[in-house]
Amino acid sequence: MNKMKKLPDAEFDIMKVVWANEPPITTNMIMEQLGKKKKWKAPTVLSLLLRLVERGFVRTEKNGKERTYFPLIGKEDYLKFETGDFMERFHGNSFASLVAALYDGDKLKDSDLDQLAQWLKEKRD
Amino acid sequence: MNKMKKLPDAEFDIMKVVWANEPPITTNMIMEQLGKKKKWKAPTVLSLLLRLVERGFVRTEKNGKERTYFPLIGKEDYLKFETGDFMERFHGNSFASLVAALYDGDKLKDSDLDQLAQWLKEKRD
DNA sequence: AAAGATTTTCTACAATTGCCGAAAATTTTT
DNA sequence: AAAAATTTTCGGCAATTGTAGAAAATCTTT
Repeated sequence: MNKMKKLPDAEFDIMKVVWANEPPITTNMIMEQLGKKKKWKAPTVLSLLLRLVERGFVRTEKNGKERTYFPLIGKEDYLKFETGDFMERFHGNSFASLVAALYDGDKLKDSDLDQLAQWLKEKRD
Repeated sequence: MNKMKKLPDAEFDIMKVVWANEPPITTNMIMEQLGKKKKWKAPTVLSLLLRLVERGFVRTEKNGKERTYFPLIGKEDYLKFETGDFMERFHGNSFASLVAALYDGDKLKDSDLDQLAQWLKEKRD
């Protein structure tokens, strides 16, 4: 498993759609689910997909005039990677630091805290 | 409070040193603490600092041939921002998703759990 | 088979980022 | 005050990223 690299924002946005749908993924699906929100033109999406192919995140097949795509990297794996990177880079791998920042930013609801406490208690045995 | 933007990696590395020291920060401190590890030349560090000034992350003063810097944005504020952004972008603001990714990636050490329990207890008052 | 519609390819370009050489400014040493 | 050393300024360049126009390919409709 060679070193994974962080995706540029736009490419990650594409991957989110790729992951959210049952492959094969068509460009059209992506245009539907993203193009309108992002106001991307078709060649933009195609070009991003091409880059994702080069990066090894998806593979592609051509059927007729259309092209379809299949993810090669799983969402969980990528999230694990990004999350690890983030933890190291911004919180020096301290979970406490992360939680504090979330709490300060009101990103943690009380229900989250309760869940966390619960989860913690379970882990401790 | 106008919208904060994510810092490029190299600039964030500089900020970490800025935050880790008592201002005023000298270029030399940064060279000492980063330059050797990153193998950056002096003009590189200066150029990054300049960009941080333009971004409003630090201000600078000139004394003689030397230049000193003072942070304008606090580490906590920036971390809060980055963490919120991260949560939304990669975990759809789901704390459970975050914890799952961390746990999966073995990023949660026992010591983290201890600290976390401590933090949680303090929040209870 | 021509015309029309759709999708892809190719090419490109501006902005951003990482990085630094060479020259200038200023201080320190001789 | 020259020479040496240090630090900054200026300019710049290559790689990456965001984005698409124009042209080509291919499918669909008439």
